[in-house]
Amino acid sequence: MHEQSERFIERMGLQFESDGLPRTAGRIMGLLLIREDPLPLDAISRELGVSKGSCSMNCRLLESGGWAERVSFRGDRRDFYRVAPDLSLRSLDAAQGRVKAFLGILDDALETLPPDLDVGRRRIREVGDFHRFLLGELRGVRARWAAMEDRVSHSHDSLNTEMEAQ
Amino acid sequence: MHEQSERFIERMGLQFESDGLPRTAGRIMGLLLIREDPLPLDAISRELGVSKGSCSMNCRLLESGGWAERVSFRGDRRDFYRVAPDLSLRSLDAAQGRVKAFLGILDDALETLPPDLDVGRRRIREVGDFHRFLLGELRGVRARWAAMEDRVSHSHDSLNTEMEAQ
DNA sequence: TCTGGCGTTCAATACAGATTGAACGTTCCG
DNA sequence: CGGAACGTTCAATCTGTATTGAACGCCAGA
Repeated sequence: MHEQSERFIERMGLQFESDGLPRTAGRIMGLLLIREDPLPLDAISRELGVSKGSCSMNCRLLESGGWAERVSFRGDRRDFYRVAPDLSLRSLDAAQGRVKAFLGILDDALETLPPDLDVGRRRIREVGDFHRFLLGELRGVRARWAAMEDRVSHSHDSLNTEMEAQ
Repeated sequence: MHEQSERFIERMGLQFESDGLPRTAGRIMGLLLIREDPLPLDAISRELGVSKGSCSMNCRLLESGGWAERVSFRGDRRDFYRVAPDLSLRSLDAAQGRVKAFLGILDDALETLPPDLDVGRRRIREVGDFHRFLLGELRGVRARWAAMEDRVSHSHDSLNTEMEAQ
């Protein structure tokens, strides 16, 4: 493997780690981004020098988080993984989910915290106002990106949709 | 301390942890949000049952990350901490910073990766396009929130600006 | 019904990161 | 000059989490 590829893969690992995700998951994403075809589990394991078990765990994590997709090819019993085709929209959805979760904490606090903590409650309400604003903005961002992607995919077809995976 | 307060503080800790930050830092943020006045380090340590050293570390982390502010009062040698007054804008700036960092990785990869990885390079370019779009959107979000905050702070003064901290 | 290849699971292990508690430097006051 | 009250630092320790490697179940084909 090229030194440049390893560098990119390693940086993806660190990027994921700084977001609180396993470094190996980030490395796998880096590998999947670079490689042209979907990769089977054992190839990922071999190329990254990571045990099969860890690859299995991290690939399933990537799949459940919407980062990667599991695909199969007829005549081959193995599981292949590739980058999720709608990765960008997925990450926007995930961001919305995180904001919603935080809003849940704040709203619950406003309901349950005693009234004598009036300053604290007002502060929490302000933080909530911002995150409600943020949630609306995220919806707008999502819609705009979806519209742009739509327009582009009419002129030249997207990368993943032309692959024959079953 | 009320059970409801502890619940909120603990949830803030978990929220921070899911973002890859120390749980104690989140707990401190929860405490600072609830309490009316800025808190000295030893009060934080006592109320959270966390050692002074850990509080010192985490408070400085919060300060350097723009979450909290260190303030002092004349006649008192202690350091006090409170929630940063421009917390929302700060978090938007931090988000922009993270996107920029990731864009740096992607652009570097495009420069250094060999040309024969054309599919991978194209995929990386697509991810980069999305994040450049995201960066522009974030600027818009920031501007709109700043405008809203401005309009509001004209009618009734903000919380922190009326405190006499030196 | 076997055999081999595949993904998953799980207990043991390794490791990174947070916490502790004591030691230290500083500053302020008696 | 002490001495007390701070915040900081740092090595030792603890703890949660990721990784490993072997065992397992499953399925397809011989």
